[in-house]
Amino acid sequence: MKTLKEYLEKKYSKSTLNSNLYNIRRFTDYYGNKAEKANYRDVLQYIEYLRKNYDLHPKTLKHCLYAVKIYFNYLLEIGKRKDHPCSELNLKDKINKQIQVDNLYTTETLENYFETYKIRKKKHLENRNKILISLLIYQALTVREIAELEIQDINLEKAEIHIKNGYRQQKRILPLQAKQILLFYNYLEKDRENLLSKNQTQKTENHFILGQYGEKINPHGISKMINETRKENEKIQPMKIRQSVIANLLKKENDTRIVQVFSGHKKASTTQQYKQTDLEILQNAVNLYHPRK
DNA sequence: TTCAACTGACCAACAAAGGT
DNA sequence: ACCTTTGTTGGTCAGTTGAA
Repeated sequence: MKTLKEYLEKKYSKSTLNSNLYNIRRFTDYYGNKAEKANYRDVLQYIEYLRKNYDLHPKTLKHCLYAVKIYFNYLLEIGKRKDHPCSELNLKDKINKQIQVDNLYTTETLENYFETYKIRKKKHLENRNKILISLLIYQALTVREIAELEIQDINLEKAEIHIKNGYRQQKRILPLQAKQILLFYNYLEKDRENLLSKNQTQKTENHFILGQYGEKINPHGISKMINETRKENEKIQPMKIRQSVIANLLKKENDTRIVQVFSGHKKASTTQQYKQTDLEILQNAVNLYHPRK
C-alpha cells in the first residue's frame, strides 16, 4: 500500500509537498486516529479550531483546508474511504487583496537609507552594498533579479539597466539614477575586479554583483548584507522596499500601465493592488499625524 | 586559535502569480 | 473566482574562509 508521502511525491513538487504534508499532519494531530473517519462536520470544526486558536491569514486557512482535501483524496485512492467528506467545502473568509500601503516606507526614508549607508568592517564591500540598496530603492528590483544581473545588462553610457524575465516579472529596461552611475562605475573598475581576483572556480565572471569571494550571490543573502549594521528593529526588508517604491510611484503617476511596466508585473491587477483610494490616503494621514505619536 | 562574515541547506509561514 | 504552485522571508544550524 502506498504511503501518504509516496502519494504526494508523485503529484507535487518538493515545496508543495512539504507545505501539504505539514498541513495534513496538523489535521491528523488534531483528530488523532479518528482523522480517517472524519465527516463534513468534523472538518468544519477543525477549521473553526484553527480560526480561533491561530491568527491565520485567510489564504493560509484555505491552504489548511486544501491539504485536508488532498488527504481524503489519498484515503479514497487507497480504498480506506468510499466518500470524500469535504470536496465541496469552500471557505468564504474575506481576503484583503490590498497590499498594506500605510506601513510602507516613504520616498524620503528610502533615500535616507541609501545616503547614510556605512559599512562597519570590510570597507571593500561598501560600494557593492550601496549598489544593492540603490537597486532596491530606485529600480525596485526583487532580490532574485539582483542576483541574476550580469555585466552586459548594465549600460552606463545610456544610463540603463536591463532586467531579464524573472520567474514572475516581465523583462524590462529601467533608467539609472545619476547618483548610481558613478557608484556603478567605481564598483566595476575597482571593487568588482578585486572580488573577482579571489574567485577560484571562475564560474561567475558575468554576474554583476559578487560575493566577497567573487562568487554569484545567493538572493537569500542580500537582506543580510544590507542589514549588517542595523539594529533588530531597524532592519529593512527588500520586498517591503519594492512594495513601497511601487506604491509611492503609483501616488505620483496616474497611468497604472507605466507603473506596471516599471515593476515588471505581468498583470495589471497586481499593480492595481498597490493603489490607495483617496479615503485611505486621508485615513493614513490622520494616523500619521495623530497626537499620540 | 578564535572570530566575523558569510554560504547553503532546511523549515514554517505567507504572498504573488499562473492556470482554468 | 477558484485551484495550484512556487518565491521570499526570517528563522536555525553546520560548515567555510580569511583576518586578527
